[in-house]
Amino acid sequence: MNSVIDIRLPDGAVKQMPAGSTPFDVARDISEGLARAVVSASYNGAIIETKTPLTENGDLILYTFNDVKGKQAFWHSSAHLLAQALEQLYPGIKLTIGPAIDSGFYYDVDAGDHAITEKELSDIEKRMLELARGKHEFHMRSATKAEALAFYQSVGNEYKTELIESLEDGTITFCDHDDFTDLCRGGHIPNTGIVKAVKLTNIAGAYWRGDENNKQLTRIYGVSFPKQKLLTEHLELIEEAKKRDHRKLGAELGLFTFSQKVGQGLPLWLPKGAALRERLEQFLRKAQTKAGYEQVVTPHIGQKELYVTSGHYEKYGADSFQPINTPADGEEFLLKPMNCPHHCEIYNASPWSYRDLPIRLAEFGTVYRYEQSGELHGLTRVRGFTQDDAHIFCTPEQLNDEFMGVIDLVLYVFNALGFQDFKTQVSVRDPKKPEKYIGDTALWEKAEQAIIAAAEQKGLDYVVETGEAAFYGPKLDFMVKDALGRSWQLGTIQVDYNLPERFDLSYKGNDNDMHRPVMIHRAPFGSMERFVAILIEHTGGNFPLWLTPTQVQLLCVSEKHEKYAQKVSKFLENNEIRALVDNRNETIGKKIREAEMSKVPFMVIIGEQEAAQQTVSVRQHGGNDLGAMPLDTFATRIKNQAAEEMEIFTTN
RNA sequence: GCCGAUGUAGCUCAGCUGGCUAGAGCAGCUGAUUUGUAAUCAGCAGGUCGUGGGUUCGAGUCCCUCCAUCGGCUCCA
Repeated sequence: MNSVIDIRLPDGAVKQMPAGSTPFDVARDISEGLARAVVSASYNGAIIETKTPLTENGDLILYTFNDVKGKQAFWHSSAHLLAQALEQLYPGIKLTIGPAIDSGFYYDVDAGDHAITEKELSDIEKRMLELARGKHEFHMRSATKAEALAFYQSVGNEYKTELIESLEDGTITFCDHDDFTDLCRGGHIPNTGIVKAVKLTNIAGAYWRGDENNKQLTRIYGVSFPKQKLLTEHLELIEEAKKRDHRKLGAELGLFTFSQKVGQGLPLWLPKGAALRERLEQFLRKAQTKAGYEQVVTPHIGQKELYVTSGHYEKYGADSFQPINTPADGEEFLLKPMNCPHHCEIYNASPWSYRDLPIRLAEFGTVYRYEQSGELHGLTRVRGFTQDDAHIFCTPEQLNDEFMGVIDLVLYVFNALGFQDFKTQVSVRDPKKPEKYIGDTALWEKAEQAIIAAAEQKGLDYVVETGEAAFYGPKLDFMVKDALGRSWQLGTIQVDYNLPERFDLSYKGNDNDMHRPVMIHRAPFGSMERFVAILIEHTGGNFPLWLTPTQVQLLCVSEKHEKYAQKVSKFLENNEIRALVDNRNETIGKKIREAEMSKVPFMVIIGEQEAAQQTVSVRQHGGNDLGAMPLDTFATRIKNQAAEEMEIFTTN
């Protein structure tokens, strides 16, 4: 073994250090400041502790709390502190797993008969901070499988023994700090003392191993920081994000509402929301017409038999809205949970030649799904919603081009509405659970390959998620986060070889034989409801000018100026600008305040001067005073701005 | 569906350990005012305290049921 090793840093610099030096030593060699800040490290790609001795040449990356990997180590270590505090405060509690997550950490515990409530969280926090102040170091220690099992059997923790059973002997490690020990893969901060601020955010039920047939454990979520100030900032950020919550803004801006009488998960669109939604539909309809889609319309119900054929009845029948009966004997209808079966029957209404394909049938189709009550969430998860649905029926040879065309359409929609920050996900079946899916394995393989190939070709930065496929086929999903960082599926594109089989779809090929078309299900928005929800959260209610309900609010200085205001209003209306007149007997200050709060992009002050000079004084949302200008100058300005925003998608 | 929490006027909230006719601001209505870039003034009206039961001399306050909402879990065609 060399006595001196070469340690290469990310910037390419190579440090020669005595063998056995630790990442911490390297950090100190660079600067004292870095040594204080370093919380984790990786060597040759593997996460190690900051005091793991380095014995051979390699690439070292040092992480501080500012790095994602640093935060992981920090929060993972904080989970150990949480577990330690819980063991002390609730003797006999059984620990299960406690990982770091994107925004903190959690620990799942079996608390026995005691239900831990939110009131107790502050006591747990206090204990964690007390323990942190002890500046206990984390020590990794290897154990044999037998030792590990024996340890957890002696304390009667069946969860940990179950975990250990699935591990290879020789790979099992524990981590000790203070009087606490836990089964652990590693990746800790140097000592508990750098955890200066802790907030346990909430408490929830979580099934052991994510399976609802298992026992429900208590999950405690938390977040921690090396400085109190960072925690304060973090909490302020969350408060800010809550102001963008679409449920709050939707009510404030008069877009939609819910009624207990109508039923949970059944949104009621108010005039402003309906108009906004209508504009989104027009926008997409236009793009789709250009892309060769044809609109169809189908009813909200269908015979039960239709869904027996499609396979949906068998899959979801028991957990859905139940069949609607009629006065006739044995007649049963279902509220449609999706539009594909109807579209298949439209396809089946005519014979097709390969020359006719692809056929692209689009519909803003309203569907109803009996989502679990605990799962409903504003407009993002509802029981009645409208999909911007379409089904493409094409030959197998056309599949790739069609799929790419749909990706283009989705990207274009996202781009037009400013969704730059999205993730793509290829959702494939879980081969271990064949009972969840219908159809031939070979066809599934084919469909999954087709999607991955298209994603590759389009250069999408996708992840593959196993077990996330629809029951009839794999999909490419476009995921976007809401204000609080929760991920939602918006756009989706699905390849389906199964429904064509079930509905016996066919076309005549150039060989004069009948062939099976391939089907693509796709929805760029996903649903109007969810899309509008996410759009609200992303814009904070400040919609693009072309989309916003009221573009201009005309504010009369006094009732004397109403006549001129009406004239202006008429002029704007003739220019297809959406304007409202506020002629109430209120002060101009109050009218401005209210227009500001309702997030109208342009306010126009109409008073003595404007009426005399036939001008308008324009104020933008946010307070920017554009001064007086002739009426047509203003109208042109609005039209240009709206057109500029539209430009993005007309020149696509 | 499961775990935890919440539910007082249209909205935001007050109402201590159970004790007279449940309060405030904003919104609404009426009147005064006719206003120049984020809240003019005054008056009025508005709640069987989510629902149904129970404990008590007495319940917004304590207990139970159900409903809805919030944060998670599971699910998501």
